[in-house]
Amino acid sequence: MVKIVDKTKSTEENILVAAREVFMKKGFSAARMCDIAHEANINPALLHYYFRKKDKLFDIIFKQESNQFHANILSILKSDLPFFEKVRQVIDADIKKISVTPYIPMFILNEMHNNPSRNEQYAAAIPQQKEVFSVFIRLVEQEQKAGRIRQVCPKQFVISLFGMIMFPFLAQPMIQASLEVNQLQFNQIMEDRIQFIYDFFKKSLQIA
Amino acid sequence: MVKIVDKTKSTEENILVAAREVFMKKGFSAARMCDIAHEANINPALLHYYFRKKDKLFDIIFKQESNQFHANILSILKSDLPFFEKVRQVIDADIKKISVTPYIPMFILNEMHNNPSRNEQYAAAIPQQKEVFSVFIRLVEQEQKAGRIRQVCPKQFVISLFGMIMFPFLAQPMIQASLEVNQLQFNQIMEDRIQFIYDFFKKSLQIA
DNA sequence: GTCTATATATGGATAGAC
DNA sequence: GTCTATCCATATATAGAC
Repeated sequence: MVKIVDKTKSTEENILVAAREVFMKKGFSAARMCDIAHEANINPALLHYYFRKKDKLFDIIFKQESNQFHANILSILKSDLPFFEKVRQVIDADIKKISVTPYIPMFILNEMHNNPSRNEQYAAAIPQQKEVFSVFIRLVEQEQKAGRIRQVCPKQFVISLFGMIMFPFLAQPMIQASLEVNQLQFNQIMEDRIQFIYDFFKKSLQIA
Repeated sequence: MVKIVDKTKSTEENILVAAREVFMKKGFSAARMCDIAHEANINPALLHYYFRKKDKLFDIIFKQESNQFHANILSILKSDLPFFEKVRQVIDADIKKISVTPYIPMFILNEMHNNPSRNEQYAAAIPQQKEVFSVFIRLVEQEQKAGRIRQVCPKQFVISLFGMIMFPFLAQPMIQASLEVNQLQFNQIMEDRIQFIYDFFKKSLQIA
């Protein structure tokens, strides 16, 4: 692991950066406080001085990540762009954003799976997700009423769009192994994928 | 957790069933040997009598699951059905299979992410995956040459198909929360989804 | 605020009786 | 093969000096 310590920043900030790194790569259970301390280049005891427990530190990271995960999606959806332009921008923004920190989708979904006991924290992440889904579904319904796109189940549409965007990142190790592509080639695939998804949806939704 | 002990079966078999359950729900690191013992309704020490270490037990489960994960996909792809009938059957078989044990996709992908150190085990799962991908890609190319489907990147096609199938299971907790649907309704969505995905691909791939 | 030393808790593994 | 008791390693957490 590459140390990403910034001497100009506070210890607290360095810890948070390191914790994000370690938690995202390993998940809560496999992440070690020592790893975080090492990554942040500080004494392990300091973790407890700044953040009382591992759980507390994790909660902060999880909340941060899940909160901003679809932050700008909503602003795109609520703009007054035409429907397919919104779709295009959502695809573009999401893929470009996740490409920078490809662990986020797996991190969030995995933790939601594995630890029902920490579900209160996850609850905080839900309202935004819920809004993204409902706004998107309403948009689809509008387009269908206006006769501009084919009649498909709006729920399936939204699930599919986010699936098309997020799945490759979730399955990245398997995809790289199966297609025998390195990191660079994978990045290229994801860049190409922006256009691919857009075309795919446009073609599939057009009126017969 | 519901105990799934079968008195007629051997202790060893009961352990394997319990281990599968626990590992799939929690992943390697969060899974506890005690949980497995409890689930199998046996003494924790017996786990070590039958399987020396946690790692060994995990490897067996992982291999089993990943091996049979796409077992029948290949037989469908290699049959002499028309292309879109193959696609339909793959979607149908995959979704029905995963619905029975919805944790498998997350289990496999998550472990491939989180533990590069256990990568030798994963290597065993790759050849089949690789074959599924390459066979599928070849099929797409054939169809394109024959002018029966639109020119799209075959790699993107295969990634998309498996993404459409698997993503909902990976994101199930988030989807259920966002759409406010219970387990039953989620199952219904997945059943409807078989037809949805088929239509979606057929529509999207047809020649303009 | 940061360190060393150490306590405490957890969970994986073993020894040995039955 | 199965149990009880226990060991040991690991990791989190705290106490207290500086």
